[in-house]
Amino acid sequence: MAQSKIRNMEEFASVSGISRPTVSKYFNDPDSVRASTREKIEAALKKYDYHPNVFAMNQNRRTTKNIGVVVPNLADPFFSEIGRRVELACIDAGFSPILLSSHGNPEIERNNLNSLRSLKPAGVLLAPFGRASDEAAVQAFSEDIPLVLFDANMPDIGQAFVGTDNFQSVNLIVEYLCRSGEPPCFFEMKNPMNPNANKRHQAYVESMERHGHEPKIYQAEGEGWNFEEIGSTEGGRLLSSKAFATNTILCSNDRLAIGLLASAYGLGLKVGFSAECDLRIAGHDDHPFAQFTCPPLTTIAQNYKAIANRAVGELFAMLEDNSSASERVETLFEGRLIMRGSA
Amino acid sequence: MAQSKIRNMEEFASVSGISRPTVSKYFNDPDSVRASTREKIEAALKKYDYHPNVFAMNQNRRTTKNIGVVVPNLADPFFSEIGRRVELACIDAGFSPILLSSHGNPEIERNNLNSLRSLKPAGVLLAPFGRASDEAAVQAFSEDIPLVLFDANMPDIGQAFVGTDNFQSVNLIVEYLCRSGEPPCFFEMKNPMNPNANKRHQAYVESMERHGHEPKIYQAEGEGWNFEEIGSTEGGRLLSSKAFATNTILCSNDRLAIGLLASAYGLGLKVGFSAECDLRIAGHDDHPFAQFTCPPLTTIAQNYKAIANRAVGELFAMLEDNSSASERVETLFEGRLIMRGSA
DNA sequence: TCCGAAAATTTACGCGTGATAAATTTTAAT
DNA sequence: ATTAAAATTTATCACGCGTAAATTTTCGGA
Repeated sequence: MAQSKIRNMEEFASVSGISRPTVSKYFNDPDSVRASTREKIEAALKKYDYHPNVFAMNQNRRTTKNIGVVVPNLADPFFSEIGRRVELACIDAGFSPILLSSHGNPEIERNNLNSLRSLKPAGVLLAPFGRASDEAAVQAFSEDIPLVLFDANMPDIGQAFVGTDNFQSVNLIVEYLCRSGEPPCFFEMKNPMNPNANKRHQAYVESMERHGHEPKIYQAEGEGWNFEEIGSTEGGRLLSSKAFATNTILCSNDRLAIGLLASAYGLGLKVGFSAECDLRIAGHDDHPFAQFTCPPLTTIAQNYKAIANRAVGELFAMLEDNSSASERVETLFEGRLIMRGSA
Repeated sequence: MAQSKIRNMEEFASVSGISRPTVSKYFNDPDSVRASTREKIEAALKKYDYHPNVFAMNQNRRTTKNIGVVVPNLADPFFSEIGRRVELACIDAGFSPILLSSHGNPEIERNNLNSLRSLKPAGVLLAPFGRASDEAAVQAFSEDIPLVLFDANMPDIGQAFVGTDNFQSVNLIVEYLCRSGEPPCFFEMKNPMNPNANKRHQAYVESMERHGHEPKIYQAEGEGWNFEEIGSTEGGRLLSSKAFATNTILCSNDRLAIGLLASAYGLGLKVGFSAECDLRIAGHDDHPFAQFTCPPLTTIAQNYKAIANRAVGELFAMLEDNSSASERVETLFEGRLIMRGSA
């Protein structure tokens, strides 16, 4: 171990017997220096623990290895899961991801983008609120920094979008529910923040009509992100007043379904697909805990891994091409039907 | 809106009619300049959207406004919840929190600390793995940067620790379970990463003996962070072989309990505290979803808010004193008994 | 009107690195 | 051994801001 601490690259260069610019080159790309030089530097690195000053590095760099990742709410396991996958994909590619949560607040989303701006990220992956997002701010941001949207789309904003094909996925589960029992009614938030909710609503209506059934929609009042709470309270009210027209309820997302399951349990209603059950409940997303509900939740699995990898892939492709002329690409992955006990 | 973009503080100072050093002062503390000057600057801020370059700012600053927050695994709602609270507490105090997840990997924890080092954070809040953490690395880090541990303690490391008093909390729920039915057996991971698990084990044994009952422990094999999965698989095995000696099972944490609830449901066992039920199941932590399980989970609520606020408070107190002579403080908050349907 | 303190400005320098051009050395191929 | 190519060194500027010291302006009160 070294006695005296290394203060800067100059000092480190001298103790390793190499000139500073060469050391600088090494840190930008270890393969850009001769093997013998690399060995000398790495030997010195072991002896003295020197780390280049990130601030000074990024000050002059044209492009950094930072990747910003912004999700609307990390407290939602859906976003923490997909955020995690995106982070890991970035690390694998040799970049430094910085994951920021907007805490359910569009204003914080704008602040997050501003914070990221000064980190000079090579690019940013954003799961926006959608309508609630500050469109002008996001648009302005994407003009300065490569931006890929995922999960929720914003028309014409960003250089790419990656998400799930809600029309395919909702149609899939509607068809399954119709074939296996009563056609489902639809339970959703009245004022959803997320644009996927609107697509799913529309997809449900279209799918029901295509199958020759009348769509029936039930909307939960309530603001914010406590979906389980809202699903439980509002769903419980509908259940106890026997307002649902059918015994099969398709929820706009798994968190609502989890709340609804809880209230059904509280009311003594038996949920499941077998004959003696009172109710079938299905969700959408394959929330990390959906398989541990009672009964386990029948749902649509979003392809987390594919979405995360493709989003990162689109961003990196853009960084390499840097042909700003390339067209905006929208990629939609299909959802998979996960048949469990609840429907 | 401005035509020409402002490139740096120099340009912004000239368009706002103020000298650069004064503008610099303003950004460090808006109240440190004359009101008329402040108004001029803020008027210019609205017209041109200028943000000081964070890297250049932090390069020369003695102390930044950055606070690093590191949790072992953001995919665990417990940590995402407490991480969220810590972030908000930092924001309220006018600091910029940066939340990093170690993704269940002690090596990533070490990398996270190294990354933070170069961000020159004013301080760092760390929820370590505990034994699995790289003790030497954490110790070395805390010698350079003010460090407060929370959730999991590491003896003599960091300038403070804030967490829950597992002995109080476990004793509380053991006593409740004993008074309201059969004394509980204890279900835990065989090789837990988290030191709290060991404390809870010990606390359970002591509490049972104090109440004159024989402690009975059941351990689940399995590695990693899929606690629900492990609780479901291993717990299901024990349930179906009728291995549990009592009808009351206290789980080391809520995630195990959620898994166990799922497997009990699958086996057709009725969980709850009423006479006709087969099983009582209780957890620990008041996991965000514990109130939506079926039946809702009886558990111990950790005081998330108090822990987060105190941890942040300890750090800030340290930053202001900077009397390095101050003693290491350990703060333990009491857990509250949350009686729900499961036990 | 003048005075003095507070606030603002000017001047000057430093932080630790990236980037580049020109000069020099080393390497690898002939 | 010769030579061209590659790598390294040397030297210098740039980045955007913090900070300190010296100087000037502002403003309220006597």
